[in-house]
Amino acid sequence: MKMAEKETTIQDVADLAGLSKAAVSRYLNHKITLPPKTVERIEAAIQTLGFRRNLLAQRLSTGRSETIGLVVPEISNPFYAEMAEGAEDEAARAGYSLILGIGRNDVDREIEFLRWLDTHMVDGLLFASNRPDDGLLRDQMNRYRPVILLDEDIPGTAVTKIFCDNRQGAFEAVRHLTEHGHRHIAHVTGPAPLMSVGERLSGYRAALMEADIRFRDELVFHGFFSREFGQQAASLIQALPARPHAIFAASDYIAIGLLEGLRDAGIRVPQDLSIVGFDDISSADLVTPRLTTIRQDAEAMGRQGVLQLLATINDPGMAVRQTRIPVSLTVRDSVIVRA
Amino acid sequence: MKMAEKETTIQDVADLAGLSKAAVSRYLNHKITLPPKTVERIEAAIQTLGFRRNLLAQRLSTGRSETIGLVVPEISNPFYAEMAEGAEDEAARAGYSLILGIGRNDVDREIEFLRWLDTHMVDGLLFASNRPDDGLLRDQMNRYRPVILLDEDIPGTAVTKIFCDNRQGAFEAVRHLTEHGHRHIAHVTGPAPLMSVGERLSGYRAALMEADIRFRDELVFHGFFSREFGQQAASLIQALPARPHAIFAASDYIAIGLLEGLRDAGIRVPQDLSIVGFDDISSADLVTPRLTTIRQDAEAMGRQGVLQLLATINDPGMAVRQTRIPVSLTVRDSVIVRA
DNA sequence: TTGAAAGCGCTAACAA
DNA sequence: TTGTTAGCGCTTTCAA
Repeated sequence: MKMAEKETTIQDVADLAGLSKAAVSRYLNHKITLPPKTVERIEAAIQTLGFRRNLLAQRLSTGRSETIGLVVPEISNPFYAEMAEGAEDEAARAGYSLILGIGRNDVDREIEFLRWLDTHMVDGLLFASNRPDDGLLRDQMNRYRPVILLDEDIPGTAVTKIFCDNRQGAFEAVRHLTEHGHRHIAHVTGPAPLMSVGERLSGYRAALMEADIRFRDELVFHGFFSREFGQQAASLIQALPARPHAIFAASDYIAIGLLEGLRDAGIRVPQDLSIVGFDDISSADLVTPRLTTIRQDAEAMGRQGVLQLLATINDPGMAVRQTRIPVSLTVRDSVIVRA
Repeated sequence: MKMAEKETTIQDVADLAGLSKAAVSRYLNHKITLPPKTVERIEAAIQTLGFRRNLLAQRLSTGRSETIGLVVPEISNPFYAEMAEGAEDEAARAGYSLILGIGRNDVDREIEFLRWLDTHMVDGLLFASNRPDDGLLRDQMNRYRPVILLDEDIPGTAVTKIFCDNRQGAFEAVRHLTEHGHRHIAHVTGPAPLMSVGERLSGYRAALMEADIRFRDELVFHGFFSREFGQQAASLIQALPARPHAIFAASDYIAIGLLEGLRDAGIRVPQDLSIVGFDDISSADLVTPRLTTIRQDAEAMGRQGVLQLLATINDPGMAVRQTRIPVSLTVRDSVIVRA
């Protein structure tokens, strides 16, 4: 039992307006059209009392928190920050608030966020993870709803998913390279088990095939989606018997690391070697040379996620589906025509 | 009235354990030490029923949402993203959830977030704004509590505030420049009304004075904390009768814009002109040359904010205070000794 | 220590 | 259209 100084309640408003609290409640929820005079009386009462409805009570009564959760691995990664930006705006527009969960690549934490659903902390969850899953997260996730997966798949989960068009993006990236005369094209990418990695690899192969270039396994380097791995990969690239004409990096972080590693090795980009990245994070046009990359619309992903999540909340029977957010090539300075 | 399929309630647990729900509630809240046998019975009941307490009910009952709000102008700005990262972690540690509000430099939105407090959507608010205020936000803010101001002041508000040590940071930045032989030092900064701008200007002047350099008003350029303004400022700098030896930029965004503008004008950094920035955003060591800058610990600011906010929530009578987060110079490549 | 019961402030079924 | 009233699932007072 609470014991703070009494705040004004809907009952006070009702009393002052000479109505029942049910009437006031209905008015507040737009469930009724009242005669103008009554509306005035209610509004006046609300004004004079400075009334604001207690959400805690409303939520218990309706069984809805009108809150959704957004789970991301980290928020200091601009990709997820943009996603959050889109999600927050769309949620606010719908009168929902957004609670932020940062997974930090920790399964236990991620599972903890899933639990938000059964304490009614949230009505639904937008979930982005970029860790290869060993099945633990999958099993838990299948017990909760509604959950919408963003950006990266958790294989074996039966939920609505929103990804970018990885294959098409990779295809365009590599075609951009082949169109500029590059034929010896390496691919530096993330952990092999990730769906995005597989799809981008597939787009890479398709573009090679289109240009009649043989796919060579030894030109594909798997690691992490990080700057550090990009730097390491620069060494691996140099160790190759023949220096590639170009590199398709599966993330801008990798591309930026590559840029640094290659510079340290005295290899000039794009004069000696062209690079295309993936994501178009905000730093992509800050580095030298400015990075040509595949733009992912993370904000749109966040928005779409909220929209579809709200739809599922309002109609729990809704069928699960999969959406692809289109990507586009952003041409900057890291690719030139091969002499 | 809710009509979903009944979920298991604390009453079900109590029934199964052969106790009253009061006892179970007390046990759950660690308000009692029960005989081991009783504990076992309760735990067993919870297990078999898969019970999880309904937070909505708990919140109404206690009158607390156990949620805090974090309001930032934008989250895609890495500075605020880091702040959010620190805040989320510290909040989670205390069992609080964090709801995100993005102000987008819109007073109405910001005031809307303040209202979260009187609907009990949150128990307290962490507030970061970087807009010069005309008094509107100030007046509203003084009506709400608990609110903690982060990073930038809203003059005239009587709330707990956490800022970085702007003056000291600026002082160290400029001293770094004077120590490298630069004497003709421009200062490109944000809107004059902002506290941070005033404090950094004061640190700039102090460092000049220490080096026996006369302060000259025409070397100070006010604009926005943006890359665009940095680019414009590059032109203003060139239009100066004598090119300065160095520039102290009051934000990394400005510094990066400056870098671009100067490069376009054929002025080399640091050979022709040295630059020090402020903030140490993640892009600062991605640009060429890597930016020497004053590191602000946004994550610590977020953590401190949560800690002090929780303290205020738990003791509303607590006196308002002001904290400074220390800053430090991060030396990279944008400053060299003046020949 | 334990339980009965009264709220917390709303919403919504039902009746008028 | 409007009001009466019974919950929503907890916490906490109060009495046993």
